[in-house]
Amino acid sequence: MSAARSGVPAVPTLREVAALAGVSIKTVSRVVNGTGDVAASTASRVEEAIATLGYRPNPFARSLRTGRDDAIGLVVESIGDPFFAEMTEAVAAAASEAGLFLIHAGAGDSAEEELAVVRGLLHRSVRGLVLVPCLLPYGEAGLSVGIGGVPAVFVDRPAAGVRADTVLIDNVRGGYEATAHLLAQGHRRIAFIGTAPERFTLRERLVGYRRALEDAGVAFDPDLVVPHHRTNEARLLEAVLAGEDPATAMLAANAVASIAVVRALHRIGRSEIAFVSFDDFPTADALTPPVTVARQDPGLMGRSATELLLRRIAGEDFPPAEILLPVTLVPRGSGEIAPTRPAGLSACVATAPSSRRRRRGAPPSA
Amino acid sequence: MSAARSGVPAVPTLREVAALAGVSIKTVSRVVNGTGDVAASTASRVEEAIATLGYRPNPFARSLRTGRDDAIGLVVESIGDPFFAEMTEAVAAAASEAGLFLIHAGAGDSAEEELAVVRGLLHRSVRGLVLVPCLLPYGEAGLSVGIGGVPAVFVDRPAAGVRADTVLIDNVRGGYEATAHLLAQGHRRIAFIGTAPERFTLRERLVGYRRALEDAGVAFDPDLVVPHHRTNEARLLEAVLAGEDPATAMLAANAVASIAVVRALHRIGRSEIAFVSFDDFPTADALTPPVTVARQDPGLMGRSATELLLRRIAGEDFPPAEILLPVTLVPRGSGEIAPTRPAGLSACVATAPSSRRRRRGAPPSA
DNA sequence: TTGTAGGCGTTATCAC
DNA sequence: GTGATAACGCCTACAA
Repeated sequence: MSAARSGVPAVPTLREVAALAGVSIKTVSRVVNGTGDVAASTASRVEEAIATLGYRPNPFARSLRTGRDDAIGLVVESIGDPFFAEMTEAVAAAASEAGLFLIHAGAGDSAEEELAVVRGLLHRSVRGLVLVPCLLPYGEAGLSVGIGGVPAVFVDRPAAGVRADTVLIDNVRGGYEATAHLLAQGHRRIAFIGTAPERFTLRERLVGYRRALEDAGVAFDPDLVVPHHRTNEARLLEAVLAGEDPATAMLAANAVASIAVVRALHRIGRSEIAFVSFDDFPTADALTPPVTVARQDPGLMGRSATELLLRRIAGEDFPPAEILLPVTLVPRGSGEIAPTRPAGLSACVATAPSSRRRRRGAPPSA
Repeated sequence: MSAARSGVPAVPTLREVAALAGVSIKTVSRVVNGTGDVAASTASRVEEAIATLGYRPNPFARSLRTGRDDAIGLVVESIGDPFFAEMTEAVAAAASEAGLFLIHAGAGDSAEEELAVVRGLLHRSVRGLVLVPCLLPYGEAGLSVGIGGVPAVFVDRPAAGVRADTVLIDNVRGGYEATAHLLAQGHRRIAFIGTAPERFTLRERLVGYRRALEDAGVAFDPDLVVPHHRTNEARLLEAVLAGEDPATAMLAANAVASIAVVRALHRIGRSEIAFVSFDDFPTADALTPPVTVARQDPGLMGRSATELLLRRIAGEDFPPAEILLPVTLVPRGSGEIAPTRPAGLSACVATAPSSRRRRRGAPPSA
């Protein structure tokens, strides 16, 4: 380790460039930053010196002086998740195109960790942040991000109490349409399979699900809402498929849950159960039957977020944007299976006191 | 934008801490860095001042002085690829645990871009690099990474001409075992479906495939090796399934190719074709039939690489490590399908002059 | 159009 | 054990 990098020529500084070009440090600085007026002849001489020496400005000296870093920060819950991976790729591409480094961090396992991570990024004077709020209540963290602070865009989930740009997908509408699609096939007993119910996206999708049921005059049955964790995978669907009024269709609230449902259905050999997945996944169209999905576009999400962020960084001023990305229903087969038994009893026991019983068709605005 | 961050208290500096504690800045520096001897009483007074002021060292000033950054760089081909996403997550976790930021960059679309990215990272004085070499011939880039330069670990593919730690998976053995597995079911016509053949991992897997064939006395038929690109997906398997001696089994050389094969087989309804996938993917066990895979562990790869890197960063000196991670064959059904027709003619036309015709069983050491 | 002086917040060198 | 003081490389005044 000791003599490492001994033969490597030391990186040149402004001073050396200036000496070689026969000008002052400041002139070189002007040329490098394109600021102020420099005579064309001087400039070209400086350019030449820069080229021969291979000069590159020292980022730390610059950051120390200017108080900012040519980087943006990205905080994501879990980058291993294919959804966030694709989003991250889009952010990385946009950042690199803008000449900014991307400093990337996981949100950790607690609000404290998440706060520490964001603080760390801010302390490094990143130009902006792309944040997927996870455990941290940003509104109460006193972080000075967003409008009036360090540019920040919240992605996938909103951050209550913070004025900042937000990029979400239309979870309510997606949940509504997926459910309406199954209702249209004649299903009345539709199970909602999801992971942790405390998560924003899931709650919203559940809202859409309930609205669709209500609009169709189908009673909401809490027994049909099944959380999914690693621990209950083995008998995930047991409850909803048992009893005298079993589910005839499934709506899985995200890719992880979908894959669990696919596995479960496959294991028990119930390919006649209708199924819609919220979120597409690689082999969805190669399964038997191919899986109908409500598709979001994580890449678009990342691009939209970074675009907003770059505009903020450039100094543009506009009211907090709230971009709502569409969810597209892609029928592939599994969602177009009709119920095996006639609609059943439950359709008659409609939701009790509800005057607004519009027909499905015009989904509510989320 | 103008009055942004006006109400925010300025970040405290060493000087202010020193003033509050009634000591010199150097003493505070000593306490912060745990360097040199400081009297316990002074130290505690300084600690207190640090706490009340919420002091944190300015990373740029520090980096300017020390010439290094508390960060590692990660260059990956495509972070959207689930394989690299999982790897990245492991690297990110390890980095964060070590108190290092992770600066993340895509390799871009050309050797020049890749070089620029790595240079950029080096210029930022990262402590180390995790690199998935892509288009850049590192050996000829004159980069001073690895032993004797900036600590670097190459992952997934080796970098010719560079002395550095490397973490690979045993592609040859994996290809061998996957092929041998199909041979053991009686298959003699096994197609090898892969993406770009210029890629290291693919070449190696192909080597394993050929060795397995050779050891089984089965002639290698170049017509059974099919590249896969986006453009030929529609009729990916046409050629190998046509003719009078069609393939009865498939080996897909990576997850992307596997998914294409799954789709293709599904589309043409040939579920009786045996199939092994190099690389696992989320729904592999939920397909019909469930897909037998040769599984690698991207998380382990990331962890191993970062562990090596951190040891280098800590100053440990040891000869370049070459870690070869295992590939595990996971039989699930698709790979255990026997050929529908008897082994066929081709088995007789064995590889011409090959004295070493060992039986399959003991795979070659990669 | 160009140059000089000073300081950004740290760490390193030396005295005390 | 502790403290002045000089860098690190750059940018922002201001002066010429």
